[in-house]
Amino acid sequence: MRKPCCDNQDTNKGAWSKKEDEKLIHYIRTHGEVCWRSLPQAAGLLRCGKSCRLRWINYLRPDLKRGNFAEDEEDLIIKLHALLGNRWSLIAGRLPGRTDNEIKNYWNSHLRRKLIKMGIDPNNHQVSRNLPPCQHQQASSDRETISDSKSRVYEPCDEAKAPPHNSRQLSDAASSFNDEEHDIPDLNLDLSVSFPSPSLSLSPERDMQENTTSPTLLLFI
DNA sequence: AACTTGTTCAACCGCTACTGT
DNA sequence: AACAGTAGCGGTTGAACAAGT
Repeated sequence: MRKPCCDNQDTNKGAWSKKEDEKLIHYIRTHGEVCWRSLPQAAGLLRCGKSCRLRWINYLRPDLKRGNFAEDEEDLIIKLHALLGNRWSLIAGRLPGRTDNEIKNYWNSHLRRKLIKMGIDPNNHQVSRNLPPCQHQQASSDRETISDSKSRVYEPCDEAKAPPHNSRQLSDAASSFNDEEHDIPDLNLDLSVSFPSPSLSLSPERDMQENTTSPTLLLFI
């Protein structure tokens, strides 16, 4: 059994103080994002490396947008979630300035509920069968608002069809593409499949290593 | 004003993947 | 090939705040 990364009793936990933030920012500005494990000591922080990394990535990074999500960002998250499931880091990769944590939180607190309200099951992005017919109609018309006016082509990627190499990595949402009847194409995603491109692959190394028959997903957004 | 309930989001935890030896 | 250390990911928690009663 491996020891936890920060079993030190002197290690701070909980909310970061302004002073800690400043130390972390200053250190990373001068040294870059180097070895998180040794960073806290080098920067004079009583934190574990993991905590420093999270704080930097989710909060302190200068390229973070923060603030409310734009409608097109919401749209994109919903579409990407329909395709990828809870693979937040991949989704975040398509939204500049947004972090996986932020997107995950936003999904759980806003978008999930929004879809439910629209009569769409947020787990598989299908119109809920429990809804009365009138609400089905409402749901499908509401769904129009999810897709924008651009014409888009959607093809579920092989990665989503294939069984996940790791149960954690592909949620039931993405794997629901196996279902015979699914409504995802109605989302009208502008997604197409192509062979790997270093700049656009969602997870180039992993995809190439683990599923050589699977084309890497390309998103034209 | 005081209390309860609901919501948000930063941070933590446990796990897997990756990389070096 | 096997192991150990590190990085990164996604689920969960809990404090802070807002809204409702």
